[in-house]
Amino acid sequence: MLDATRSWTTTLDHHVGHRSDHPTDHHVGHRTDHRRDGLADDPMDGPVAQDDPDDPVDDRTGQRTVAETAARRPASRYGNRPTMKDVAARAGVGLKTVSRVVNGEPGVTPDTERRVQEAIEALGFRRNDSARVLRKGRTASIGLVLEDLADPFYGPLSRAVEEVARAHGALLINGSSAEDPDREQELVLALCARRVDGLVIIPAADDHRYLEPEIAAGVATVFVDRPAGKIDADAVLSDSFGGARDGVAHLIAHGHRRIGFIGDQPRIHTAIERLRGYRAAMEDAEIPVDEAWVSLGLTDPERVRAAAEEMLAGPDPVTAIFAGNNRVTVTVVRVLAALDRPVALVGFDDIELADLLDPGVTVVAQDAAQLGRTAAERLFRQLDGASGAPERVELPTRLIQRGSGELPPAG
Amino acid sequence: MLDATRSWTTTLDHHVGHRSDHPTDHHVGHRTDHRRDGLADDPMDGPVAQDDPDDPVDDRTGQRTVAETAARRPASRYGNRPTMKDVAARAGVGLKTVSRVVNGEPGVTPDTERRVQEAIEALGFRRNDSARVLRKGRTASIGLVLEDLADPFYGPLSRAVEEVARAHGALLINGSSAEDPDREQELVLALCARRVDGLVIIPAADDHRYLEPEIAAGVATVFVDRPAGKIDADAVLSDSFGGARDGVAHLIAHGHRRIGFIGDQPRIHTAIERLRGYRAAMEDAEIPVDEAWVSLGLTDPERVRAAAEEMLAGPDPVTAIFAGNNRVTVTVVRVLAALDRPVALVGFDDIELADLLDPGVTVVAQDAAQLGRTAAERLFRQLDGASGAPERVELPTRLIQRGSGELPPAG
DNA sequence: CTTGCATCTGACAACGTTGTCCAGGCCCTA
DNA sequence: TAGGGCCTGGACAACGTTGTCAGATGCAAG
Repeated sequence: MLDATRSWTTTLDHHVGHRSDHPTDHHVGHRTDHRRDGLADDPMDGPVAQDDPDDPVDDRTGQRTVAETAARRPASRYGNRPTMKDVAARAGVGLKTVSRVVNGEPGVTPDTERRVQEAIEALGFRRNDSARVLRKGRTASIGLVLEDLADPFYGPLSRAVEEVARAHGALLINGSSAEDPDREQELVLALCARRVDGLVIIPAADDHRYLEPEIAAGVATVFVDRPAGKIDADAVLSDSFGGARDGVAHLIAHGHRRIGFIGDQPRIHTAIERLRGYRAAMEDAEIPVDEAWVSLGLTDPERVRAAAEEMLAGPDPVTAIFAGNNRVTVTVVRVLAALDRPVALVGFDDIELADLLDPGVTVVAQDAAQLGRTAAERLFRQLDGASGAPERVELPTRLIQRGSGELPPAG
Repeated sequence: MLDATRSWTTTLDHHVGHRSDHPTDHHVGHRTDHRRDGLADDPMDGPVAQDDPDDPVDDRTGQRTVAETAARRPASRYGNRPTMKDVAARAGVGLKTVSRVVNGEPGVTPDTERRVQEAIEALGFRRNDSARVLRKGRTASIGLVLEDLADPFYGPLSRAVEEVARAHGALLINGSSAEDPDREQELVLALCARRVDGLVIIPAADDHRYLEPEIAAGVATVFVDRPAGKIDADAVLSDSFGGARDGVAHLIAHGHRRIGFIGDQPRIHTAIERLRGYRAAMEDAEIPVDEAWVSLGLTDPERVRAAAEEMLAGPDPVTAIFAGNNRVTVTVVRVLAALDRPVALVGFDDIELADLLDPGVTVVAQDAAQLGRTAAERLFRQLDGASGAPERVELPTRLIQRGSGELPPAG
């Protein structure tokens, strides 16, 4: 009757322990008010910094109120899920045996395994991965920081990263920087505190030295779409320079000489590169660039509209426009649609329904999904121990002719 | 020197002299065979564990000498980040004092605080939130399970959820179910294992009883876009029925009687609701529905194109089409563009550039961002302790006339 | 020069999991 | 029948953090 002895001791142990206040096993989901002490808004003072000045508990006095005493056994208040210990007690086996069953490790009799499984089922046990992480050191999750998930360019990119992560058994945590360097840093560091195994970053900032300690500590890091600033790190980029040069050359080939360029803020690497491509194409064709044709800045519709209208007005208007990204392209399409004369347009980034417009929008397409996939794969290669100097990978772009880029100059 | 006071009963019970042996143990991560049950992935061991073979420090003795502490200092050792213990040692203070400084708790002399801050800086310490979570019980992260992040409808929704989460100091983990019920469940349970505080789910499955133990254990849950199946849970929906009815009524008002409906798979709640709206509008106008006009199924371009072409062919073709969601709309637009006669179209969901097509696409718009925001707010209200019976919130839709819905019947 | 009282500080035990290692039981061989 | 090797099961100590509580320290009042 060793079995009896065993379950006896464990049961005893169990009752002496902290959970003695549960006479019945099945506490059904009646949801009590789980208002814990200060936290209401912010349990882990994560991204939002704060000092709770209204902390209701003041234990300097040393006196113990009823409320305090109740709060003292947090384990029985909120979300106290059954643990392996509970499962073990119910199944009448040891803790480690439960662990073995849960993880499918060998060395458990079918009979024992069945008993454990039953207990798991009955209690609704689910392994706490936080604890597992703490023990194992890897979280099996990666972070993705991008500009704005709502942007049609980043959706597919994020999805591609997710698929690769999934193939490696990892989850994806993502955050939007809203193109704000401070917010980017805040997000990245919050992710590091969660101990993500790796980071895929579409940077908004241009100084990433804040990442150095993290990288030194082993956080794999890959930058996408734009390179890192002031540190050396892997980067997966589209060939912005080449793509823009080709796009502009395409316009030139169709007879244009006065070509406008509307791009993103000069702080952003791709904006610079694309402008550089524009200038290169113009120079190749020996066309001097009138600086009135060039406009960098925010990509909100108002600014872009103003910029476009300005270069389309006057005695010597541009006859073609190169749009620096998808948001710019959309706005320029609208402006041109309201115009009484045809103006050629080539946009960077493909946009949905571009083929159904009249004329169809000619674009320099980059493959967002491929960008994400490549970056994620590099990340996991880093995690698999591949070391070596950081590299910069550049993916080619593709010119898709749909009509708007093939219009001849007006007149 | 070694803490004999510990639960000596248990120590006595078992190995008596067990603590003094194995002065060193360089254990390499020897991996035994994994006979795991299905589960496809191996959550934690996915990214390979790198075992630093050159680990110079072994402090199994439990006592920390000055020399050891010094030897530990090179924080550059891979995957072995400094802990509060290290910081404490370097600053010459106690562990708890470091914790206090890190968390901005009161009761630390400015001088002490400075010393600790310096040590933190020097070592590149960053608090390990995994451990914190384990201790505190809340992860300050929420999960979002949706169909496909690359879908332009879900991007803004996800972003909206993220913003609300951020306002509450939480991070967002999201996963794509790819419209696969099994994958949805797998994802949801993985998120529960990470102990997310709450879940926002756009369900693919129609049976969510698997969530019952989780909800009972206190995981806040809100369904969006589609209600939960077979359990009672909060849901935030668009008024699919009303929206579709209005859209179809709009077509009827413009003289159409033979109106086609192309929707998503009948498994999906919104597809059913929208079809119901279609039928209601037809019935209100006393128009009998020819079942050849109705097509439910996958929303990939091929299927939709075939369905559209079929109802547009024959002697008595439809003169108008109601498209059940954004993907369907896009495909139908393409089909109609290739047609030689005008056919009216109203689509559910707004699509970008819809206004620039010719004719503009009339749509029944739902506000994806508002949907996400509302859901996330409900979630955090749950987390803040608001209890009460689950509710279903329905957001109104908005008919946007752009031309395609106002075309009269051909002939 | 005590006493009292605040203030600061640090030892210690959780939190839930997994790696290590030993103790039995079993089967097999000699 | 004894002795050796598997196989199964369980006790224990981490992992890095925070809550508790008691010990130090300083300073004012008696």
